[in-house]
Amino acid sequence: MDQIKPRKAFASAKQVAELAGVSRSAVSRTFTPGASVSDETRQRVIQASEKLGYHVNHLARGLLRKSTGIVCLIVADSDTPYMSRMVRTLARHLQEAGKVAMVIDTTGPSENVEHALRQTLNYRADATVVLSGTPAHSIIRTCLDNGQRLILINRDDRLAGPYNLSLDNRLAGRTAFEAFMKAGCRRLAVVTSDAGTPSLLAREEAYVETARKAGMTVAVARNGRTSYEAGAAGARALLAGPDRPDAAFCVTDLIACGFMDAARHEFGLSVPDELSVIGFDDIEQASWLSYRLTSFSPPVEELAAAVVDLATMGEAAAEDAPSSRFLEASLVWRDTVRENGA
Amino acid sequence: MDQIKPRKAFASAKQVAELAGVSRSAVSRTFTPGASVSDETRQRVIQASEKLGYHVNHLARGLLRKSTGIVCLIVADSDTPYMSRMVRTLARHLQEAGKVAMVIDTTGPSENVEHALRQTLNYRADATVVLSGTPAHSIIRTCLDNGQRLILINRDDRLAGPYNLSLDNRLAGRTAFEAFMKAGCRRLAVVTSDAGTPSLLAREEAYVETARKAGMTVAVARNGRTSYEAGAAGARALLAGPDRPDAAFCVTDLIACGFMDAARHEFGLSVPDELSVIGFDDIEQASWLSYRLTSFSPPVEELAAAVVDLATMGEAAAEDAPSSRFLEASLVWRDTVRENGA
DNA sequence: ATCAGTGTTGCACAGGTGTGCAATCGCGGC
DNA sequence: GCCGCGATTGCACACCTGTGCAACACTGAT
Repeated sequence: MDQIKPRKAFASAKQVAELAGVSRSAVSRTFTPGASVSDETRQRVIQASEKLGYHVNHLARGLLRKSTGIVCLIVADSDTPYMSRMVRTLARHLQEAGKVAMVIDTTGPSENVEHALRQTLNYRADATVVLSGTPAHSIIRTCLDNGQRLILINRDDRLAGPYNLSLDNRLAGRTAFEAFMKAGCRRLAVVTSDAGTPSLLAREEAYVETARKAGMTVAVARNGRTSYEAGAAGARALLAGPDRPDAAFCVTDLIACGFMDAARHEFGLSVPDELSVIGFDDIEQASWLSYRLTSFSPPVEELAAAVVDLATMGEAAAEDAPSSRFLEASLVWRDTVRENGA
Repeated sequence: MDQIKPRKAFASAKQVAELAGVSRSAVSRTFTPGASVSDETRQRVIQASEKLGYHVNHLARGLLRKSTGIVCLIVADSDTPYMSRMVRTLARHLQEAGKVAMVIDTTGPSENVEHALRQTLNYRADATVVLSGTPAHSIIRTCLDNGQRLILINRDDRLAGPYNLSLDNRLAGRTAFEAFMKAGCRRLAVVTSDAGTPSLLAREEAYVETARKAGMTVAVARNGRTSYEAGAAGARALLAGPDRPDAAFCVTDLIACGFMDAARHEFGLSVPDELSVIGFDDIEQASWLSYRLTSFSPPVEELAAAVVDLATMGEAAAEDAPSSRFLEASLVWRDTVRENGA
């Protein structure tokens, strides 16, 4: 039961070399693709390293090479289905490309964030991906000053150094407006949070501006952090009054779920007959039978692929890469916008 | 616009030492708590390193020390709200303890898993946390053979080497049965997946066995992988027949959501009046207005704290630590079990 | 037999850090 | 003035790997 655990230390290339009766260089070359080793020594090295359980030490390798294979993911609002899908998808794509993801959660006191960010620098990550909507600019400066390759996702602040990968949030705002128009809705609302995330603001503003140009006004509900509760609170604010809206653009699916639930269970409204709803993110819950939410679906796979491209790019190619790129979120039609009942 | 990016390389301790006019050792000692440095040199070192943007290279440090500060998280079913909460909570706790989380997603072809696991070894992680329910035993063997400290979460295979942290799944199964009994339900069912995860099996078996001892039979629905769809499929299998159950224990909240949605929207049943439901995991959706699901809530924070303890423990303490520990999931009462209508 | 050419191999250095050991410095006590 | 003592500092080694360079072996052609 209490068997002896020798806590076998990791084997080094030197030990493998001795067991195989070759030089340490031969071991190194065996595990370096394209290096010059004879078949015979390669076999002996492989045999020896399996016997000893040898695994190349990436820490030491990272010292020599310019690349450590580590990519850092800085994430906030990680309690969101959208964010966890992003993290998961990125991690998978990265490891398929031979990299490995190090995740740093910045949800919480910002003192920790500062500390956590030093980790990025400490481990000499090949690149840092910022998924967080609103980390302090100082963080980004620090990374940039240290020559870190930085990839910003869905942030609308345009800086010179980093690469920016964004969704076309303004297009989504306009499209949502047009969809409601076609459905014959006339009393518009938008439900959002007071987080002030640039991408959420862009969706909201484009929607409101387009409506204003068409001579319409939009009721705005802005409550708490970006969450299910924000949507429920928005419903309570918007639906209690006399002339309640008949269409609501929720800047996030999570908000949309909270909004719909409160509308149905607390106000007894029927979606989409009395109230049309459009969300954004196309989270898994959007397709659940209770919601069947019409929503904008961000091209997560494409996004992840683009990140991997940027993260694995050589120094030379990095110079030429465009520093900012927009991807389009397509509207997925389900059952929360009423049929053309003009 | 196209400003020059010098791609400033990282500063080394040597450069800091030169700028500060001290030896490299002094720099090293400045960043090593408890080392002997005079206040004056410490100040000069700190000033110089801020000027150069110096950050200790943890890769090099990891070569010398026994600890690299990296903890590896091996996760499957990461598209589950429960799993992403686990990962997020663990990452946060770890970084509060000065560690950093490296996540490896094993959802996908197992060839990748093997490759990804080598990463764990390659980076000399201080510990590896296995959150995945069903990875091959070979993986665990490999880790163990290389002296990796292994922490298994909610796996019911008891091995000698690793530490096991489990929920009391059998207790939950029994408790669910008793709750249904008290509510006056008599036609029991259990809804699960065919994933064969040990922890899910334990919940199911304890529930079924307890019922059998009480002289009752249980209808079982077992469909697909552990997901929302599994629950919906379970509902279609169980509720179409003549004497449908009036109580269903869903081994996962996700399954419960799918089950409830199909029951309501496809069979027009009312929960909890005609059908009582209990889930497990207490995911965020369980508290949404559309579900208000009675569910077992695992002590996620406590679990994470225990993991951090095990991961940061010194070599000596590790010898004495108990190799296996059970935590209890408490039942959170909401609105999916009918009131005592005996 | 000589030579050019090709494929392998080993040496030695570099990369950035922590730390034991010895040396140095300053200071108080005799 | 000398000695003991504690605090500080620098040297040099260790950790583990990748790779340029030179040496070597071997083949085939002249």
